[in-house]
Amino acid sequence: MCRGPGAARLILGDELKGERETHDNEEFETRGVRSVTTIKDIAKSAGVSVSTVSHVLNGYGDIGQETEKRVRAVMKELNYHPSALARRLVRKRSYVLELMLFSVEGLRHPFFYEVICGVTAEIEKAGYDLVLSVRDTRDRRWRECLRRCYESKVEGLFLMGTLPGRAMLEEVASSRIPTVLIDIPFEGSKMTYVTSDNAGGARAATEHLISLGHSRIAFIDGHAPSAISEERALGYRQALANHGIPLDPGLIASGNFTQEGGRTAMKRVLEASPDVTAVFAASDLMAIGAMEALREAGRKVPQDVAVVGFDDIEAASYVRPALSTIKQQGETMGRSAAREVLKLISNPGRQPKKIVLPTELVVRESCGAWLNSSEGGGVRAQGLS
Amino acid sequence: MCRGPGAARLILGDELKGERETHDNEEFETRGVRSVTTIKDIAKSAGVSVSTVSHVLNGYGDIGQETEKRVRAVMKELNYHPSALARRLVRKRSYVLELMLFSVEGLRHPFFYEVICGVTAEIEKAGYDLVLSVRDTRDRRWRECLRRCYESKVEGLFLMGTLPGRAMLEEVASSRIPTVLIDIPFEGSKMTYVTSDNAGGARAATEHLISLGHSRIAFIDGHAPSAISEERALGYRQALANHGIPLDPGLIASGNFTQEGGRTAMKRVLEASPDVTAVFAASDLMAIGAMEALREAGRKVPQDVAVVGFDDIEAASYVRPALSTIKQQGETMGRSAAREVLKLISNPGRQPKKIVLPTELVVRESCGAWLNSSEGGGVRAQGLS
DNA sequence: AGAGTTGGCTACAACGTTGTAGCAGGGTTT
DNA sequence: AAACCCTGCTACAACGTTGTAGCCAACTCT
Repeated sequence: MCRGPGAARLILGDELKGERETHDNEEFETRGVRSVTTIKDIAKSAGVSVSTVSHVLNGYGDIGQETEKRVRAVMKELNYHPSALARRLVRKRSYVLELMLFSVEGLRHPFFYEVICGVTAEIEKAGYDLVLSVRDTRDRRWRECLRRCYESKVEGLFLMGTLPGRAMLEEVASSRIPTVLIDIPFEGSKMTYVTSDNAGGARAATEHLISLGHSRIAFIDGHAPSAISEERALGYRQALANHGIPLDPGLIASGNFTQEGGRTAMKRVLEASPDVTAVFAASDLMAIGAMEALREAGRKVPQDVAVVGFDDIEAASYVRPALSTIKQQGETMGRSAAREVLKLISNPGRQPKKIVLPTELVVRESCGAWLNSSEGGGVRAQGLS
Repeated sequence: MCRGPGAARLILGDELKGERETHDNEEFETRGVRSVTTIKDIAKSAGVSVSTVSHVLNGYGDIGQETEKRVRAVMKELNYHPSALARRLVRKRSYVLELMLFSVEGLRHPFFYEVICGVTAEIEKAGYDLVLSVRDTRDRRWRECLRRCYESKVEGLFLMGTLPGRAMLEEVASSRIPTVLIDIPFEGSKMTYVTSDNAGGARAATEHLISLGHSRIAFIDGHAPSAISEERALGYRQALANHGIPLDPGLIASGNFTQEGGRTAMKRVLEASPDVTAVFAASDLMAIGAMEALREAGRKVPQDVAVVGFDDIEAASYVRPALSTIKQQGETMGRSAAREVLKLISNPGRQPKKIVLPTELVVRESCGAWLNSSEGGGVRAQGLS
């Protein structure tokens, strides 16, 4: 019996009670969207053709001064705004980019926020809209998201967070939508990624400790299979090697990227190597845990043991002593990612280019740099990568 | 000489070098957007009319089984995805909501992130897209943003952060776009707001301290002209009044919502009222500052002085002792805001309803609740409001 | 057998733009 | 005076859908 969705349409009671402010109700309203002035209304009202209005709108420069002035006046008077929808349809471009953020519970890292700011800043200049989609990593329905991208003819994609799996990455790659992954190493024919120089950052952190006179430097690792973990470990080893300091397995422990893990890792290191004078942790959370363990063990930070973390989470600056750390340039990453996507869009032949950005060493209190120098915490130095 | 923008179109060199993966290149590409299969292709390929395909797509239920199967097969085979753009144009609905976030440098509060998660979760269910726009509060070009909203025929709006000014609020109100402000008290004919029960939260915090036996409870205020500040102060006074505890101006100081401000405010209170045994700060940042001041003054938290904050910033759980605080239910706020906007859209006659959500008391270590009970930090109790 | 009903399909006019092609008419060149 | 070129405008066919109206055949009633 159902002859189309029209049959199911609800007639909604229009109870217009409570009009505290009597607005001029010249606008006719349909469900949801106001019936709005179109280019035709302008044309009729100005006594010209639709084409003429369009040409004024798009600056063809072939309309007489008088006419243009009249058309513009009418547009203003009728409060006309050209429909992006119609324009996009006829131009066969959606002017929409999508950012999909896959997060796991508890991961509310300001880094994401910074990346988003960078992305929006850059693409707005180019006239694109950013649609945002946030999903839980464990949510199985990521295909649903992609379907929406296809239907919206999304022109470019940003993927960020902890993706639901490799299958998704491959599906996106085969979709041929220009894509830039944020801090997820994967490449395809229209797909590349931006990342921080993790090894370089770790090297800078370790070398900073070395430059402060330390040689018994512990390393608190993340967890083995993670690429990020490995790169940061590599940087640590490189720094030691560069300065002829032997690698001591008794100074290395895994903290599994958690605060509690950092604490127990530090305890193990203290037991195995009581002569430790500095710690580089592969994440701030672990560094904070390590500081707790040090305090419990009666070691003063930074006087007895210097600590440097990685990430620059919000807490790093509130913890006492404030944590020196390696900061990823979130906004810059967002901007770079956006620029790369825009290039990929405007130049379909382009070979996607992977981008590695330098990190920044943020010197606060926990590394004890201020014990030697005259100034307090908060000084920033560009990490050499 | 310029006969339209077509004349200015660039011919981009299509250097297709470096095809590491030889994809099947059956798709013809134009600038930016791939030429994609349309409903016509499906119709032709399946030997039916465009209408038939459309009817299959929209489940009119008036298409024969055999035909439907064939059409669906062709759709799958040609990897067809109906154009949302065209659909939206003909349906006169954009299915787009916009969230504008105005932030000032440094305000990277996880609260925003939670709200966004709530909003996206709720509107995706309803088939809407969320376009996100982040701007600096000091950026004068907010009219530009609104123009984009008009052109995109945005159906609903969320405003969050520190708005550039009242003028904007009024402009949005007169635009008649259904709007929900996040934690910004302002109402209009199609506009309302969601907020937390600041007074109730402050009351819960203060009463929690009272229930732990305190009566010399300091209050560290934000800054006077702020509505949030006032509400939280009100809650503090209510709690005291409810329990017959006299209000002592010597226990109140303003911390200007900063960490440093919290520290100096605490110092002033310690001087004026050395017998203070508990502190409620109107923000976590100030609470953290207050804890520093207490430590410097040789007072132990929570043994000598109990501390409760407000906001539940990320740092609250990393600081030691971990900070007990009042948490705004960001995700719930986002969800509520979204639901209200959706209602406003589907029922144009609706009177916008302001929403006040209860806050949550998060008991950690700084208030000393665990000194009395058997369990440690991290317990959550629903704030009574 | 004629009238009515139903199932399964299609034609067509929107929706609000854009951009190309073209057309007057006035001017300037040969 | 014929040939051209500008300037200022308009007609029209797209763009990819939707939803209504309607059509034809095949049934089911009387």
